[in-house]
Amino acid sequence: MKFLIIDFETRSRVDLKRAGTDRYCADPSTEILCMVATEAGNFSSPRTWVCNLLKPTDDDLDVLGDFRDAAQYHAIAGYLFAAHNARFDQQIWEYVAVNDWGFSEVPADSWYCTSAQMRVNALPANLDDATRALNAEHRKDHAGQSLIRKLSMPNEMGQFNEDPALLVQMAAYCAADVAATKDLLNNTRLMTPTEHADWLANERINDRGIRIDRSFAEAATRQAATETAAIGAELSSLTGGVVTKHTQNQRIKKWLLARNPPDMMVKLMTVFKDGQQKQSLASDIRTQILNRADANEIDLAPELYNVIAALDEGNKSSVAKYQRMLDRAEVDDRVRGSFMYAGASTIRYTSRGLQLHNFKRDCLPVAEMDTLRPMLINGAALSQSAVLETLAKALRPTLIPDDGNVFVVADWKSIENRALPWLSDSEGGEKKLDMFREIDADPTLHDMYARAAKDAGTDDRQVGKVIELSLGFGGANGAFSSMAKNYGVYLPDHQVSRIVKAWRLSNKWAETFWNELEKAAKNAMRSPGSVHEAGRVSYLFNGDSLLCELPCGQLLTYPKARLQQGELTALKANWKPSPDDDEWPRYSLWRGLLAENVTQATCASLLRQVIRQIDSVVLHCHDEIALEVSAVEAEDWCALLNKTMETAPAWATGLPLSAPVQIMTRYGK
DNA sequence: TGCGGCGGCGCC
DNA sequence: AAAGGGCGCCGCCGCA
Repeated sequence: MKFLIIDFETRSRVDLKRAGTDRYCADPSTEILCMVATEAGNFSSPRTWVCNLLKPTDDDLDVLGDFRDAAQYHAIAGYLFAAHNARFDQQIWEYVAVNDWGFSEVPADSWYCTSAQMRVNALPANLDDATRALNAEHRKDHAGQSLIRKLSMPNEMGQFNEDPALLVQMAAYCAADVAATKDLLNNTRLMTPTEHADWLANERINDRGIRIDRSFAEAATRQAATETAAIGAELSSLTGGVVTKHTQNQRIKKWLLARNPPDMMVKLMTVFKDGQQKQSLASDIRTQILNRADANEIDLAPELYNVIAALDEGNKSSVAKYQRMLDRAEVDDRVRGSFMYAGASTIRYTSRGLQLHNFKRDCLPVAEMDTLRPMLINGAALSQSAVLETLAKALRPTLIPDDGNVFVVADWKSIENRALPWLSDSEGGEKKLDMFREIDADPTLHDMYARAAKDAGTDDRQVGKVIELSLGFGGANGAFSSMAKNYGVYLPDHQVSRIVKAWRLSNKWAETFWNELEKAAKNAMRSPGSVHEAGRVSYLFNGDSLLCELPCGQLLTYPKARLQQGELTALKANWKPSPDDDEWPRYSLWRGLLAENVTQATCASLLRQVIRQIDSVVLHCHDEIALEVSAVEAEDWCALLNKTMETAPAWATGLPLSAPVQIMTRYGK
């Protein structure tokens, strides 16, 4: 393999963090300060180029000319262009380097991201953290941050600092980054061709972006500001000016607790975190307090009640997302670059910037949006009491297709509840799958949650849902109760115990599989280099990392794995070390976690498989895929999406899949 | 002034 | 022995 590693340092009038990579790179004010490139991989005598492009000397221009020729050769030869967060450098190349500096075009498929390489290795995504976690020879230079603050953004007067000495330092910093990137590229597993294809497919989704209803988002932002100010004013008057915003959590708790609240309320507020007793006013706690006060079970002074109610109203929103949309939307109203391939160590996608993976699910139907929209845009005062909640419910429908297009949306039904028994490759698991086969064949039958509820001796489908969502991965009473509160289910302890016992008894295959996974993983640690199977997955310890191979061939990595006193641990990429830690944080790989990891990872593989095949995806969320297609072709796309999602790939034969499709004119649930 | 911790929110 | 875990963003608050 041959790589050309590239790193640009740039400056711009656009705020990178606020506007995101795509808007930043496309902006005409964005310029290159310097560039460093180096050859890596199979070169007999690798070359390195360093040039300052803000005020280039003749030497800089010579280096630049030489680099352009080399880059053109690399592109034609089909070598890979690698960068850490390649989306950034790729776009600087396309938007700035090609136009300003005469660089040749590089085919999109030739780009390769070393940050994505870190992530498929379950290592920290960012350069600094990755080099620290690996104890790499070259570390990211911390002076860089201060240089960026000085050189890359204008001061309050709108002027850029062009101090030649600082620019020289910047080029050195850039070269250090490239050296660090090279270490990472060389010392961890490269992306496989499939992983690289998955990364490329993800970048195509990022290029497509998703359109927002800009006028609505603007109006919603204004209305939310008015409403939050009103709640703040109310809190201020209730608390005599101590609390001025609903977000001032500490002040609110302190104020409430200083006013002799009823014991019952304090008891409800008490939570344990990391072995410490604390008070919380999280939403489920507020709901319980307010409900009991309504039912006269707690004698709550009116001003306390009103403070909690105001807090509840204010917190019911994620309306900051409207501003986020506006910050990141480009001139065509599309937000780009929101998805990250393998953002999670299970090779699941994550979403960032405009976080599309946590839009409130409970949302307004299109008809209500059509009523609300003109009112909001015309500035009419909304008469409804829960304005912020209404705005939060309008978040999903603010994502819209282009004129003449529709969304075609499908989601896999109970995909994790199917993948787990399938992976166990067991008789009991097969029986569980038979239940899904029956349900898929005859939709008039009860769904699985209703069945699980019935098995637990109740008619409450919500209880069934909590059972199936909480108990599959080794969780017991705590897991059940924690999930239960998300669904408004509150059961006494003895009932929870009974439900957990009953579920484990009638799903013995599950506990057997958890134990098999743990045994296989630990045995793999005890005999490096040998493969140990559990159900349809297998583990191997390569002396550094514990690897898990999924049925599709995808590897999961548990870096720096250790087995000490019977406890299996590994490096945890997305935990940050404390300043006094001399080692990267680690976590324990218990049986439930191993089961969850292989299940989520297998489901993520199914998702990627579909995404590789269909090139009109604009949104996805673990078990859900949305295409944006021409309205006149919608039915054809529905059929295609349904067929693609319900056809198990060759490696997943025997896994029953069901994925109903719908057409949407705004995004919904 | 910037940064990180923390509590909180939302989803699968 | 028991253990929800997987994410990212917002805003406050205290510290340097």
